Amino acid sequence: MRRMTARPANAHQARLLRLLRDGGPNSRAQLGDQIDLSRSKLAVEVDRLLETGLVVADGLAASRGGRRSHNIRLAPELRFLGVDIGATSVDVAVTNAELEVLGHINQPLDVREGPVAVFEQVLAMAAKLRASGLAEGFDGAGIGVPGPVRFPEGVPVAPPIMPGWDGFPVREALSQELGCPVMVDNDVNLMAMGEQHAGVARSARDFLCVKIGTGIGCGIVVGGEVYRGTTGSAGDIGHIQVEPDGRQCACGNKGCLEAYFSGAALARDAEEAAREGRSGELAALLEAAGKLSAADVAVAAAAGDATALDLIREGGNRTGQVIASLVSFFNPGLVVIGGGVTGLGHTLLAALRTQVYRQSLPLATGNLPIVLGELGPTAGVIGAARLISDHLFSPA
Amino acid sequence: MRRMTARPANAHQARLLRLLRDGGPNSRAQLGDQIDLSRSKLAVEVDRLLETGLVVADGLAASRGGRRSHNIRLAPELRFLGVDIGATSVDVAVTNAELEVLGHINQPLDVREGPVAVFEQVLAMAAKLRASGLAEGFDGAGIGVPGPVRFPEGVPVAPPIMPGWDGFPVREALSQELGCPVMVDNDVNLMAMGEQHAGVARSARDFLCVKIGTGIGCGIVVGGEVYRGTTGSAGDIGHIQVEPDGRQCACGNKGCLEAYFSGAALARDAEEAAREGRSGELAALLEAAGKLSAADVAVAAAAGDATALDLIREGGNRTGQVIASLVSFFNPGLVVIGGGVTGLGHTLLAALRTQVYRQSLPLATGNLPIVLGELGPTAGVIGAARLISDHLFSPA
DNA sequence: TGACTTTCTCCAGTGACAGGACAAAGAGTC
DNA sequence: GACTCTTTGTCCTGTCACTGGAGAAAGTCA
Repeated sequence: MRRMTARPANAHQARLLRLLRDGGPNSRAQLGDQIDLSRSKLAVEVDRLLETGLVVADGLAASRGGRRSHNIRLAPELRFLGVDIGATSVDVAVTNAELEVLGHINQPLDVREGPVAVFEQVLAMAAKLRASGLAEGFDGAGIGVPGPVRFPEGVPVAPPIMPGWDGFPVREALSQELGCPVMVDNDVNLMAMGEQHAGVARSARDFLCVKIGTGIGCGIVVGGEVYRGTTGSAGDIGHIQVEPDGRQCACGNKGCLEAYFSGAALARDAEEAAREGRSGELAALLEAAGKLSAADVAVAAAAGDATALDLIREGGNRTGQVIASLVSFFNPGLVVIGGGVTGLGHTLLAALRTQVYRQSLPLATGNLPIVLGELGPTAGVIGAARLISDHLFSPA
Repeated sequence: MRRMTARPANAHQARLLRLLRDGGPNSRAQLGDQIDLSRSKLAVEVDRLLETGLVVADGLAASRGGRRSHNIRLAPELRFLGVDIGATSVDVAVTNAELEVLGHINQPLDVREGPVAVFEQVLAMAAKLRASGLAEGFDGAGIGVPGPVRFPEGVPVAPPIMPGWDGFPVREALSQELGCPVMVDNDVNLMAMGEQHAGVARSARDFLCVKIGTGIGCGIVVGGEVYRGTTGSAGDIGHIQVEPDGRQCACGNKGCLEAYFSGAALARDAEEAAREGRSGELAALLEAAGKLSAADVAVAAAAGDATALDLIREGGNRTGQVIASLVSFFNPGLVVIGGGVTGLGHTLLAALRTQVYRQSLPLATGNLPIVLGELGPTAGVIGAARLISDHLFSPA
């Protein structure tokens, strides 16, 4: 099957492609309402896009009281691959050009095994999706990795939890393997893009997206665009110090937020509580599985276990304190909470809100929603697909 | 005298005006090298600007081996007024269109007297500058106020240290009084713009500008543009909590950074140390003046007073802790320290650097300069002039 | 059936712009 | 001083992007 070869020839065409991606099929007239172009010029550009095969005209829409319009839509055979590599699992999904998820696989994985082993697994998952008939090939792929990325080159730099990846040319390597354009970004940034595209942050221009998984990170969106910082490490809030001379953190410093709260820290604290006999629920779960995870704490909390609730509340308070600082500094219009730990739900959210609303200035918090992400594990893969589509739907 | 009436008619003209503002007089050929336009089109736009009077051609430049070029420059009679209202003093300056300071006055002032009294004083200072022959009138004015501003309207909102200003239509009122366009912004943002235009941040795209004066604030520059946040309170780091259940702050909360370090806090702590007999230097200064200021602490520290040095170091550590968090979060390319307290110089800077370099991730601090601003009190007024010139040098 | 609406296409006119030819004005060279 | 070369600025023409209007196509509604 022929893959997407053409790229938009100018800014108008790029704009049209994005309108069709975000708004679905549209008539020429409807497109004309959303773009600052005369109908004649618009018709010319649409025709050119039709020639390239990037968009197709399929059928007539119902009349709205006059001549029926032609439906213009992005080529239905276009396929993007979205990959979200976490510390302990990986999500791979196929989307169409409108970024609708057509198929989604999740598998456990240890990112510390290094890029070669991980990509072998990712490629096998992609092949599986292809074999299931969802795609005959990919027109582009977005990859999220759990660490800082030198964005233009698509190369991880000094990632604390995946040391073997430092400097590995992810973009180049995967582009070669997949035979299509690839873009690489931090997983947290992709989650932010996902929630912005199809989740709770749809109308937000300036917002923060706090992802609490194995570690803690924060996606920063300024004026609708992800902000990555000077060296690509913006949003790395897991190693902000919350306790001078506090607990030892894996990064080498002491008192980092992640040493107190994160999926890993919560599991560790829960196991300790279970072993010390402070929680029957947790002890039973530990007995059954041999180890505990953040999800187990959520189960115990849902069953009303006081120790589990305390652990969540305490972690939420610590994290809320940091978020309160960031809210004062950044004055966002929205804070989204996501990641694996969102299973902890409203106990966590309540603790976060209490801290933020109490500590930040009223002007910054007065109209500030703090909400859970609504896409769950698909946020990352949708964000990944959006990343590559933003790239492909730009003037060549 | 006729004031600037024309505005650039299109983006090209705006671009040219900014090139002339930032790069000084230039020939058509030199302008052509900096702008993506053909010589013919460029000549047309320059001619139109000459017609409006916004730029003038005065004399021929020396030959560089061929035909001598005409010097094109911004109209030399253009004048901007830059006003930087602080908590305890105000700076007023006149600049030309290239934002060179032609005259600068500083006077003590109590911002709590309210907008009417303050503007009476500011207008008198502006009149004084005009009377001295530096300007016959103003083509625009930029105003900085020590609190959050709803930027598009130019109205302070809920400013903690200047309660009487809440909702006062600063932009409209001053525009009427001065008879020229006015833009209003937070004083910290103006300092950042000043240092970016003519100071240490000239080549920086993403940087932070921490101003430690009566309070503490932080200017945020993203991609060369000041980021103001959703409600205009971005950068308000003075009320980040650094000590749970700590010292009472004027804002009502406890443990805010400003309760531990700022011009006001430092003066208070110094007086306490003097009264308790912990410092001979400070006691002598208190005896002489009846009260102490941050400048007195700087004097004592310069004389080697251990208590003064301790106060500075302790405050620097607290502030450095907060800056370290912001560096992790924002990953800036540069941190500028400014404001009245910069008189404390390298003792302060050393404490800040220690905290930041110790607490933030190497990737974020590896190549991060932390430096004092180089414009001192003129940063604010230059930033103010730049604010209004950015506005006026935009397509109408 | 006629009036009206909506959508799409076609065409001519306008204006922005590039690029080349050319003029002006200097420096350097023999 | 004549000549060449360089730099700067001006003029002109052709091309292309774009707008706006006329009109055709295809529908609804009374």
